[in-house]
Amino acid sequence: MPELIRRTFFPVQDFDLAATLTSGQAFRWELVEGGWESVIDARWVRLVPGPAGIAAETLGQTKDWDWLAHYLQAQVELPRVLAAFPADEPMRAAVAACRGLRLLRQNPWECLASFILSSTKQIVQIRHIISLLCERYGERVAVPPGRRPAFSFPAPERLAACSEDDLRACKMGFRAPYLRATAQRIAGGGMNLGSLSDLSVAEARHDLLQLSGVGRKIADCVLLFACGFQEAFPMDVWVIKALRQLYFQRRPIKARRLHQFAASHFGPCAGYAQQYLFHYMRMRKKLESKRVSL
DNA sequence: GCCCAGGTGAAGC
DNA sequence: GCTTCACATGGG
Repeated sequence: MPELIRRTFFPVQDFDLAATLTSGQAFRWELVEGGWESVIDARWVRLVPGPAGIAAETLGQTKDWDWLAHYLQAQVELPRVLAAFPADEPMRAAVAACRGLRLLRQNPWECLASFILSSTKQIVQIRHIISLLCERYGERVAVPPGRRPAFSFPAPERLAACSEDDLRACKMGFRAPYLRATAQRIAGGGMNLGSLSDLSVAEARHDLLQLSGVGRKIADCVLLFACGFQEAFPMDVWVIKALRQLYFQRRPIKARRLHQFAASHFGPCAGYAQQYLFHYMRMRKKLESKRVSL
């Protein structure tokens, strides 16, 4: 028997779904006929942006929508976040370019595994790898009639049971042993990802750094995108470029100094500021290449 | 062909 | 301590 479609509406202001879902924090959203579709935990979801908020659809028996409100962080008042940013010209420009960009609160395991697969990969490639991984090792989830099949993100236990070659077949290359080792550690109970948010940010980061394939940058992604630590500041090649160009007159600065600068300059919502800088730099690059080709 | 991509771990000074 | 390098794979 086909399951019923259930609908709700989130009356959120200042929420740019397209910017949020394509800004390199989540990798499984697809634009389908004007709506954004993905799988959150074991549920198929469709989100449609409108002038007054976000319309949402899912399938089956869901008693409430707390899980989706939590994922979207619908209660966050964006103006309060933006007001916490430093009042400098680079941040003003980034906010102007990315209005409505938000941070999600994702499942820690999916976030951790996804970012282990992200190193020296373009976002389009990360999406491809994760898509293969879910098709092959995720669980099938119910979708409305006529939709393409959808899959959950594979559990740590499932990936722990894969061989390195199984994982390499998903095009992840040298990242396969890292993902496998971390899946085995999590599946074996060696770390409880769900309780990281109960720790201090320093303790949680220390724990994440014990995992194979996880360094400072990927740890900070998990802290920010899945554990709710808004002071975490993932420093990748784009953000390093942004800080050098916008704050250090393009001079070469060591990573250590950039971390010190970020920690002291961007305030309690530093992670949010980081996401604005990241998305701003990528949008600028996209505009430039478009201009050149015209 | 060449350089680069939301880096990390290990080896070399 | 720090710097350098290998590591797969695909886009531009």
